[in-house]
Amino acid sequence: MICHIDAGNGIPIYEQIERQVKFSIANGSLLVGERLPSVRELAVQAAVNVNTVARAYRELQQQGVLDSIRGTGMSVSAAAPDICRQDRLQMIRDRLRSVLQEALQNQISVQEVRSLVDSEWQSLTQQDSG
Amino acid sequence: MICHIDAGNGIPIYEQIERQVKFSIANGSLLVGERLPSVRELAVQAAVNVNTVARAYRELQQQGVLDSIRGTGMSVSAAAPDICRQDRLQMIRDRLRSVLQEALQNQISVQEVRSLVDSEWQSLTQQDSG
Amino acid sequence: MICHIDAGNGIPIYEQIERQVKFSIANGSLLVGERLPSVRELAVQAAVNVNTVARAYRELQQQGVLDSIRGTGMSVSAAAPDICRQDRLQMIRDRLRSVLQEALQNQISVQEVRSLVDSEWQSLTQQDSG
Amino acid sequence: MICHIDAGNGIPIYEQIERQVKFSIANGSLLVGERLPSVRELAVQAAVNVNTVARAYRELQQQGVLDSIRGTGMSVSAAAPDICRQDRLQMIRDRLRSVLQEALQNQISVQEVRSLVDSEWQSLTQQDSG
DNA sequence: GTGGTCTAGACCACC
DNA sequence: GTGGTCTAGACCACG
Repeated sequence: MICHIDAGNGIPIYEQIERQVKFSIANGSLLVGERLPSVRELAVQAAVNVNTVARAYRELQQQGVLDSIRGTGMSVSAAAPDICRQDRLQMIRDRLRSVLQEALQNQISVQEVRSLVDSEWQSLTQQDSG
Repeated sequence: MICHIDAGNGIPIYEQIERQVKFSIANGSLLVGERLPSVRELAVQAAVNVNTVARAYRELQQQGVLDSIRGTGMSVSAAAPDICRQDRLQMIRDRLRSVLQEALQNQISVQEVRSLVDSEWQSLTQQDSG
Repeated sequence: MICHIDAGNGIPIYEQIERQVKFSIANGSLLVGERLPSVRELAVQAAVNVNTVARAYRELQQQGVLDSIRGTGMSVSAAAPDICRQDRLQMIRDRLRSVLQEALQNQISVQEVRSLVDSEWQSLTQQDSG
Repeated sequence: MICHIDAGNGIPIYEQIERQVKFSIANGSLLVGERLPSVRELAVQAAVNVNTVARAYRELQQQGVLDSIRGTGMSVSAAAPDICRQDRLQMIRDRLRSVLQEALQNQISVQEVRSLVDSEWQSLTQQDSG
């Protein structure tokens, strides 16, 4: 579990951590039962505040993604892979819906949106960064 | 210029005002040179504080969308339509790009994205709501 | 006396009127004893508010540049030419001093200022506008 | 970063703060990445309201001079030195141009302007005050 | 602790 | 009447 944080991109750091944990679970980098780095470890590795990591872990636990092992740390729950896979689709669907809503309000046609999607997708896959 | 404010949707009030002004300019409801409601008027109409409206107007002025005529009020600048039309496209393009980036990270194919776009677009246009 | 007003350049309209009256007196377009247009006339001609012209006239009278003729209007005072000629120099001297002060604070050398003066002067005299 | 505010000199307080921050960046007193005093600190030090400092910081951020790091504070952006140095030159150039324009309108020769510059510069450097 | 938003109410210059 | 500035004090999200 390596975490890449970009402070100053508008997305709260605790949320960036949450996403990356979920992403790792969804794609199988983190397996059910596997232990996560301690809040202190991850805080040092990602150069963020301990409280921030703790908040991310806490919210993941509330969502049923992580189990807290008494006095030992957090581990990936049995339900996590399902949750995370559903989650990533839902998140994308929601954000997409909100963008489309705005496009609709601005009288942009579905054709224009489609071509925007294609052109942006190309520019993203060509540089292949992130 | 009627302004509908939804306090509590997370978007700052002054930004909601900015968007609605820009939107009205982009679609021709507000013409170049036309006067906007005074800060006091709009504050009453939208049930928000005068300073909040003033901030929205000030930022629009800084962006070159509004001219402030001393003692007279605010009016739509000559460059406003261009700025606003570019603005709305750019905003949508940026948000779309960010969604696509996330889709890419989650190994979702462009076909899946396309079908998501189409299905969400349909559901939005059918209910036709705001 | 034709007055050209540029609302929206930051300089108060009443002050623009004052300057143009003084300028006309200093260069002899307005002679001692000559009557000025009525506030209403000038307001119409310059497309500004009557109160604004009235304020300009009032301040010019307070400065001794204009005499108010009972119920008839304003006329150029005997002392006006002297006042206006001194005034224009003083005004320029003051503004120049303030610019130089800022240049000094920003550690700009007198040589740089001199070359700025020359280059700006050239660009102003070439187009010869204003 | 010590801020000296002169309330009542006509220049808005938030603008005085902006200028002093930019000035400090331009002359190297504030380095790229360096943290600025918190809005509350600076408000106390300069004896002004927190909101006033916040406005200055916000506008500097909008200009790309400051980065706002969530929950951490404001810091000097990478582009700041360039922006600030260009800024100070442009501001002086603009004001100088406006003075020269007025001089031109008043039929003052470039020689007179030059000698004014020199004499005023001398009087400013001799007293060497702020 | 940090900045960000909002309200309420005051005072100002300008038209 | 108009916008512009400032203060005071509250609440919020983030670290």
